[in-house]
Order: sequence, then C-alpha cells, then structure tokens
Amino acid sequence: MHRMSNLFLRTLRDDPSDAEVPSHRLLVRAGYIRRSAPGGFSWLPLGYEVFRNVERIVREEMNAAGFQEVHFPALLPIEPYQATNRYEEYGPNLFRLQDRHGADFLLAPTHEEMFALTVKDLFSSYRDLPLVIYQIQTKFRDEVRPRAGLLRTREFSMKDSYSFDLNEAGLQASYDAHRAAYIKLFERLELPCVIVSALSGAMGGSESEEFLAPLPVGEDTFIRCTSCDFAANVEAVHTPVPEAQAFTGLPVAAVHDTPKTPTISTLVDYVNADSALRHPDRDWTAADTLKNVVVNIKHPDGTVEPLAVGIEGHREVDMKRLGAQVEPAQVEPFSEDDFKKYPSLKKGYIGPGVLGTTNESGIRYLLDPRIVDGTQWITGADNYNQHVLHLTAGRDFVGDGTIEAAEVLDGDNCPSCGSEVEIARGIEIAHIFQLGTKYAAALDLTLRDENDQPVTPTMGSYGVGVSRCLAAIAEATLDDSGLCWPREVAPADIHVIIAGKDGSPQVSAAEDLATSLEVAGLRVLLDDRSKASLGVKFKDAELIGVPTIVVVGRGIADEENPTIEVKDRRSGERQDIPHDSIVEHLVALCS
RNA sequence: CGGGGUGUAGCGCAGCUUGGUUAGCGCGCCUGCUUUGGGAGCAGGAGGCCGGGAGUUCGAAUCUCCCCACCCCGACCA
Repeated sequence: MHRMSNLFLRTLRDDPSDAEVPSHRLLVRAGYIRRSAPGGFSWLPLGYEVFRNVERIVREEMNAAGFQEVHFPALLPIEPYQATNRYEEYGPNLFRLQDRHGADFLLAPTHEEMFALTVKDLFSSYRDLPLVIYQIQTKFRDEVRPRAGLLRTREFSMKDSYSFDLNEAGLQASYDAHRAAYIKLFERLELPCVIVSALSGAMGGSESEEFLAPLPVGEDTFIRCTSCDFAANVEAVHTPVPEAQAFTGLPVAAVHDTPKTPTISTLVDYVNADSALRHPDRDWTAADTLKNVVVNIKHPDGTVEPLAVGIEGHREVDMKRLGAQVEPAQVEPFSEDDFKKYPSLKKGYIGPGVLGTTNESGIRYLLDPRIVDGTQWITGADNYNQHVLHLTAGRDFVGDGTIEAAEVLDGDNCPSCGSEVEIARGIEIAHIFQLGTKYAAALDLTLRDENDQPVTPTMGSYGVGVSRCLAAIAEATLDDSGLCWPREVAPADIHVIIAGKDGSPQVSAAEDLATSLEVAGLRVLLDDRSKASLGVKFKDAELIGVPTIVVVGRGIADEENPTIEVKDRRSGERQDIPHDSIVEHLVALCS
C-alpha cells in the first residue's frame, strides 16, 4: 500500500514550463517522472509502478506467444557491429565510448548482432529452429533532439525480439506471430493503433510494418485510405503510376520569355496573365509545372553527390521521404557555392534540358513516378527569365530513373484501391522487420540442414517501445483533470481518500477499508494526509489518475445506512455504496 | 546543424524598454492557532552567485560581447 502521507511524491499545481506535450506535462505534474539528464528521465514511485506494469504486460504477452526471454548487456564491443557495417551506418546516433585500455565500445541501440552471435554459439542444427528470443532492455541512441518527455529520449526501454528461421515461409510465420501478439498486446494496453507499411531503413531487410498510435503529438506522418484498409507511413508510400499517354497530337514544346518568374507561384500567375500563353480552356495551376529541386547526397564514406529531383510544381520535396530513399546517405541542401560549381544551373529556371547524367550538368536526375511518358509540363528553360511549355516526358526529356520524394497530400490516390487518402499523425510504438540473412550472413551464422549442408538462417526483428508505450497510453487516455490510466497499468486499483480530520471515524474506516482491500488482492493508494485539504486531495486524485477513487467521508457517519462513495475517474460517475458491501463491490469492479 | 523562444527561491511568474533603496508576487515549505465535501484563514518565518564568463559604468537582474542549458519547428527512430 502506498500512503500519500509518506510517499516520495510531489504534485505540482502549475504545468512545468519546459513541458509542452500533455503526457509530459501531466507525468511531471503528477509526480511520476523527473527529467534528470538531457533526454533522460528518472522514475518516481508512481511512475515506476506504471512502468513495471507495462513491462509486465509486454512480458506476459510475449511469453504467451511462446517467445523466450533472455537478457544482454547494453555495453558492447564494436566488432560485431563492424561486421554488419552498422557501426558506420548507424552514424552519429550511436553512443560510442572507450574503456581504460582504449578499446572501443558502444551502448547498444538494438541487438541483432548479439542475438545472432549467441544463436551461433548455442545452435548447430536446423532442427533447433524455429526460435524466437526476446529481451526487455535499456537502449541508447544519441538522438539529435530528445523531445516530448518520454516520447523521444536518449535512453529508453525497449522490448526487442529476434526470430530465426530456415526459410521464407518460416520467417513469415514468425513475423505473423509477432504481428498477432502485438495486436493482442496493444488491445490489452488499451492503446489504439494503426498498422502501416514502412521502410526498414538502417535495419536492412525487406518487409516492415509499424504500429502507430494515432495521436496528434506523434512524430510519424502516415496516410490511410478513406475507403479501403490501406495504411502506410508516408516514407513507404508508393505513388500509383498513371498510364503513359501517346505523343500523337500533343503540342510541340516551345520556349517563352517569362520574366521575373523564379518561383512556381510567380510562374503560374505569369502564364495565366499572358494572352499568348494562356491555357485555352482553364487556368494553369502549379500542378501543370514541373519543379526541379537540386540537393546534395552525402554518403557514409563522406563523398557528396548532387541529385536533381523532378516533381509536380504544387508539391514540395518531402525530406523524410527523400531521406528514406537515399538511406544510409544523408540529404543536404544545395548551397549558393554549389550553384557556382554548376554554371548550367540557372536558379529558379532549372529544367530537364541540363539535368541528367548525359546532359550538360551531368547531375543525376530522378523523376516523380507521376511524370510518365506523354505528360506535358511547364518547366524551366535553363535560361534566366525563360520557361518552356508543353515539354513532354519521354518525347522531349527523360530522367535517369524515378524516386518517391514528393510530399503526399490529403486526397492523393490510394495505391491500393485508387480512392482518396487522408493524412494523420501517430506515435510509433512498435516496428516489425523481416531482416533476411543480412545479419546471419555477415556474422557467419550457419546451421547444418537435413543434408548436412550449411544453411544461413533468415532473421526477423521486432521492437516495442516500452517507456514510449507508457507515454502513449497517458496521451491517449488523459483528460482536462489529469491522467486516466487503464486499470492494468495504473499505479493502483483504488485511490482511497480520507475525508475527515484526525481522530474522526472516517480515518479508522478508511484505514480498515484499505487493509481489507489489500487482503482481497487489490492495490491501494491511500490519501491519509491530515494537513492536506479535501480539495487538494480530490485534485491530486484526479491528476494521478487511478481508475477508481473511493471517498470515505460523511456518508460513513450515517448510523442507519453508512455508505462510502465510489467514483469512476474516467466517467466521473459517483455511487454511494453501503459500507458492509464496499469491499466486494470494489473487488468486482477490479476483476 | 538551421530557424524561433526562454533562463530570476522547490514550482509558476513579474521586474529589464528608460541602470540607482534591502530583487518582488502567487503556490509550496517551517512554527503556532483556527478550519475540513472541491486547490482553507490568520499571524510569524526560512529560502536567491537574477544560467556562466568578460566588458561598459561611480553603480548592472537591467546595457554590450562571448559561452552554456532548456523548450518549440525542420532532417532520425521504439
């Protein structure tokens, strides 16, 4: 039993000034966590109760799925990560350090290498597979910008599992088992989630899906179809490719003077205002223009290569999408100095005429998939103050390939069914990957197959952000008064408030009740503070967010029909329950 | 790393523009009395390197420069 009179807790009346997102504000205000380091939080007693509850539920669901728990160090030598090339690919996000002898270590961001090596250590036969092992462990990532309290920290708790199978079918089965286990897990945590297809990024591998809790504070942007069940992270959206058009009858491309039109909007205004250039039937729009954006691609080895991207003029380049396409290279802006190195690039008037590896600039030129043969564009003529109209893809220009780098807009066509998609934000609470043989091969993990031949197992990896889930649950359930936990993760089942002064019958009745509830197996938080006013106790109870609040007050003094008030935190409904049936009433509530 | 913002008591803030008493308010904290169904009242009290450093000045929380930290927005990820 936690007693408020001596609990290591301080609730705050005001929002902390350094907290912006609601879960962060309330977790600090209600005394669950404190910031103790840049991107690092300490758990206070109530917070640690909730954390352990979430962790326990994750563990129970993993065990129920037949996965086995292990535990690895976070402090690891770098060699296994060098073998898979992740030491380099992970880049500055990896915490690197040295021991007293100068040997290099890292703080693990995930553990694929170590799990593969341990399987190599223990297993030799195909008959040992399939295998799924997992751990719940502290991970370290040197995030550029920790933010939003527990949602993005540099040290965080993650459940990571790894599957080992002999073939694709086995991997698919392990993947599906995790997918199903996660769906159950998040139902139990009362955490709404959307499963979206995703890119595997630095992890490598093929198939990958994210579980997003659809909440506005989420950092991930995803799209979902308004009519079918398609959903995808914007990074993973494949643009539906329109049909190519025949060239016959299409107007000839022609260069026109378009003075002072370095931006799409000035260009559109100009061509609509010029009687010779106007569209015969309608106004030109930004979607009629072809925008060519040049960026630098910085490869992990330090080399920098320019890249031109051609997209519809009404869209921006989505840096997340572009970055995901060039992973592990990084996207950097194309500077004024860079423009000087390529005099053929006329800023504001860049067109396909100079772009592409075989044209004057020699810059690789990748097109949005919508720019198919036969589409006609208004685009830069590679001279200042000139644009070209009716420039036709496939006839007048070609790219070096296509790229998914244009921003996705509300109302774009669904890649699956063609109707409209909508854009939403979500918190990434889990991510599942089919890795294939990348790790096993790099680390020489082989088993003997039924013909005594070496076989490289295929792996999957599956992560759940445990501490992040806690924040997401808080975010999904909180209200204007405070936190509002689902019972299973709440720091207690019952929050008992004593509404009476020292020595009053309320005190002894509440003490007896708390003890009886504990004996009955319920977890109790007892507000036995004598100096706190009742108003403070009510406010604190709502802030702390235990699902059931019990007030032992004036009702107990009714000699004929003594009652105790039971209040549901979420609905606010109150009920007076007869004193002699209160324990069984509450036990029933909590089961 | 770029852009924006904020650093004053445990927490939330004012003061800074226009330099000048002993740096102020609310909450919290300590002592005493009263109070107890929605953040109590009265009385008394403690608590500050005004983020750090350098400068300007007779004098700096206030003006100048440099640094640091934190928050928000952009490029990473559970």
